[in-house]
Amino acid sequence: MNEQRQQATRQHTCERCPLRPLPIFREFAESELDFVASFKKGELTAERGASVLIEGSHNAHLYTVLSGWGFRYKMLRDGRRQVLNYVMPGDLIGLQGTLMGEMQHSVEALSPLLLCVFERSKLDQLYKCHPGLAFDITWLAAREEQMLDENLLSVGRRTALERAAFLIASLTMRAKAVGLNGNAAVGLPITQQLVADTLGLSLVHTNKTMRKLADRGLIRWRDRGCEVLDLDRLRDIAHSEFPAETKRPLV
Amino acid sequence: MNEQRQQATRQHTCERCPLRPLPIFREFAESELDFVASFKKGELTAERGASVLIEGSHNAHLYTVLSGWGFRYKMLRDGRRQVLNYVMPGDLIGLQGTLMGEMQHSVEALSPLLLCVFERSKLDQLYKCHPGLAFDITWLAAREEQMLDENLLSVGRRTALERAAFLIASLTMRAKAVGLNGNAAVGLPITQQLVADTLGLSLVHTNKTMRKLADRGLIRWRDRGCEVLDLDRLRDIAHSEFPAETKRPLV
DNA sequence: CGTTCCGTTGACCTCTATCAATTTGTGTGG
DNA sequence: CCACACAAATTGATAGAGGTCAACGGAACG
Repeated sequence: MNEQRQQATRQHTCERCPLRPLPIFREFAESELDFVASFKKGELTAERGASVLIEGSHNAHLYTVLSGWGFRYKMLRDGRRQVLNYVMPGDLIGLQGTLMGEMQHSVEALSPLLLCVFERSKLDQLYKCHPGLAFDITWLAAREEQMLDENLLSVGRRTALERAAFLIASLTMRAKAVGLNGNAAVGLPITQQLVADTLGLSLVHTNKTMRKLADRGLIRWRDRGCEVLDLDRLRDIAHSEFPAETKRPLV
Repeated sequence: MNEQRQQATRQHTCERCPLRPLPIFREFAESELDFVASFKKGELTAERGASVLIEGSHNAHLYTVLSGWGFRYKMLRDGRRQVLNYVMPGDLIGLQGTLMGEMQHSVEALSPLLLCVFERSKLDQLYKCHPGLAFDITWLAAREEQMLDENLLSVGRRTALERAAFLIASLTMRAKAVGLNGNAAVGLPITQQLVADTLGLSLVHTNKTMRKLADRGLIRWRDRGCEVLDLDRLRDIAHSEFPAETKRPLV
């Protein structure tokens, strides 16, 4: 909630981007790298619980997550909240606000979050001079849409247990793809309240559902987070496709 | 379901696009119009019930809806279906499949549907030579994402009655913006089964919910569709923002 | 060492799903 | 123009999933 808990710094140069070397991201041309370096305006840090973007505001910046976790959500006036998706390293956020003016959703940090900040005013130049990068941005938007489709299917048509398993499994796989938590058992920095608001369930029922998964030895709650013990069986319960993550762009 | 019921034709030139003159769409530069005319490969017709795009297939074309209604959906293996969004004139479809290969959702016609077909192979050229159009495509993708966010909020956190009112109201407003049904009472070419699969409810409960709206004189079912009688009160029940539709691109 | 956050549980109740007909509207062939 | 066939809307009865309320316990924090 506190925007104050954000800090601007400038530490990572694009040439030494800690993310780009990961095998999941596509190669960059020299000229693209140069441009992105100039496109990057600085960095922003947000601690756990801090708001990065706020529904209704007019923040025109564009960000790429360098490290950490966050989530995107919308709220109704009476306080009901729906988590739309989670953000993790390599994800682009703020595109809607950048293109269409007012933000229609908020983003909050789930862990200390490090963001690259891009200059909106240079976006036109990006589209003019670097069609490959422009294509990448569209690609990332389409990927976000795909994840939302899947979440909507989940909330609309899967049972509580399926939804829960699907959420945990897909977050885990996304996290692994960008090297979060290394090889250790993946721990998701989420609370059951957050899961409830993601799955469209009440907190109590979410707890009972997660308990079932825990009783079967698939997950465990500890250290303010969820530890995944048996990804394969979670995927079975979700009985979903989970296509392999393909090479993707990183702006 | 029948792909056979699709026909390729070529009747509308981009210069005389029936959609572009509408006030909701942004102006086009001469050069952009020329390019789009060459980008357009032909037209495709689909009758009510015909599949335009199929989940799991590799159709790499991109389409813009010229006239008619359709819907985008996903299915689980056991038959459960979730409608993700509706498509109407001016909407771009097939972007996910074009960019990422395999389609992750299907699109079916709700009424006779007329589509402009674009050539995937020229998309690179579009990004290279017409950054304004590239930007437009990204813009449309972001808009789709925004609508999905709203639908997810609805299915996850709104009550059945709110969801129903929200759906009918937002479809009506979108239809009006692109001049569907002219000034006449707007009629939505949807069935209650479709509404059920959109709202994440059962058919029976959807019927009872719609009945409440009908009893209050807000809608009426007739002619295989839903007639909207009192848009304002529907919006009240949905108690949602409904920002005015701004000028938007049309590719 | 109290406070706060978060996970956990049991009791109870409501909303929504399911089942099973029935009715109404539309399209078709006679 | 009528009868039949089928799609879609309705409705009542019953069951089950999930919501709400209220407490409690453990762990992190100041």
